[in-house]
Amino acid sequence: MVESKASDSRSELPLRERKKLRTRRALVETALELFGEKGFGAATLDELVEAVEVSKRTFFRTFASKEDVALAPERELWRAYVEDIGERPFAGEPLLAVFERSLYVAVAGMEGGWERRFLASRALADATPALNAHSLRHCAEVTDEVVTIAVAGLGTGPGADIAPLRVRLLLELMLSAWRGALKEWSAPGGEQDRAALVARMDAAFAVVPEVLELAARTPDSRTLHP
Amino acid sequence: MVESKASDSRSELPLRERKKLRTRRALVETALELFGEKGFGAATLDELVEAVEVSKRTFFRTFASKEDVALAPERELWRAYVEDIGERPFAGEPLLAVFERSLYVAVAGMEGGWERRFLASRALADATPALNAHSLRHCAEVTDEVVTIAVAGLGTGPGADIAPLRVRLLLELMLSAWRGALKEWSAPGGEQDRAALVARMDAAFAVVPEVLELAARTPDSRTLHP
DNA sequence: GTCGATAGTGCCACTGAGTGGCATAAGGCA
DNA sequence: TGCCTTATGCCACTCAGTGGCACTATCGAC
Repeated sequence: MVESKASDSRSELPLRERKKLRTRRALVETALELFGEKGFGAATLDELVEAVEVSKRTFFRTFASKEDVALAPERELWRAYVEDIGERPFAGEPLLAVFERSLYVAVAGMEGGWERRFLASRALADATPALNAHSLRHCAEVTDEVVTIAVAGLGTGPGADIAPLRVRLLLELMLSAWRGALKEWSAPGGEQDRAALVARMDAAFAVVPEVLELAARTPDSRTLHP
Repeated sequence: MVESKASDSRSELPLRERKKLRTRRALVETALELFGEKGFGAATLDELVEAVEVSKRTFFRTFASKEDVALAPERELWRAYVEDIGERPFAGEPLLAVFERSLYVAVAGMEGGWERRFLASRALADATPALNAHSLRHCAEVTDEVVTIAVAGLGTGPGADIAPLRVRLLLELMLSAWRGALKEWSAPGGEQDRAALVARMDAAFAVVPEVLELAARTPDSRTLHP
């Protein structure tokens, strides 16, 4: 439906679509600002729609919930991630590398200024349980999608015998590392541009193989429970 | 405040506390039934409190939200999990084994009939995005807690050099496996008693060390991004 | 047992998120 | 220009969640 290849968002679209997009962006921008000032819970949607000069009804036609608008930058990223995963062949490359690379690609493909909005969004999510919950849920949905794609993609090549659970564990391990990277990136006190985020990803992903070795040396757990 | 060692819940407590506990249980039981019949979204709190014959105000003094009552069995489990982790020494045993064992202990320690409620709760969470979100958030909070405890516990023994990120990744890896086990256990078509759950856990945890093989051949990811 | 102190509970009014319906305005297209 | 489609605005409504206050039941002391 909406064909966005990461940079045509502002170019030749029908006027209607451009208007919708402009409203959408204004809502995100204003929401992040407003929520950042007053707190997610304290700020009301009425204030937001008043500031952007749209009706509440229009807001809910653009976003599914109050949480949704605050997490828009994150959804953007995962949308690009899934898109890239779908285009990438799985054969001949270790699965973990594929998962990681698509995330680098997605981050690199975000339009200018994205990191500023994303940072604001992350700060809100860290401070607001309800936002954190929505963020985790969305990530879990993306995980399901990616696992499906990966299993299908592996089906045609070598290593097709890999159980879905293993694929899932590997992906979720990478996502844990990603969240760790995010946590450090969004914490105050360091650089918070996109290059710094990539550097944090490098560091976090480097830990993953070490963890796997740690896990592999563990004796079979089946002998452990009472 | 509420000291529950997994079986003294119904014994010698002041009358006031017992009454509160009775109301609490009635709310959970009725809620799971009601939500199961009508769906979480369609059922209203007014119906619930009417059925249990308490005021809505009292409901919110017992549970923080509508989601909370539906996920009560899960919270119970994680409460026991954290408790057990806190009492267990970390030295001399692989970290992954500690994490896994405490989960076995927690599951084994749940009172009779817990698995039935838990199953109902899981079914609801699978069918209801809002519940899934709350479930994931709670699990994430528990994760933070456990990482803190583990890092502190490791501080006094050998292996104190394990970075918090590694501890977190290992724990989340196990939790991924746990969720995989849950998914299969709660899916219709198999046994759904507690022994079957433990068996699913055995199988899922056994996969964890194997995941290493999938990633072992991975070249260092730092060389991969553009 | 009675009597204050101290809870927990019920009731009521209120805010704010989210939805459905319908009239209206604004693109798109001949 | 005029018609058709689609987004928007407005209104009324449901329901989750909160604050305040009166009420009642428990607990401890006498």
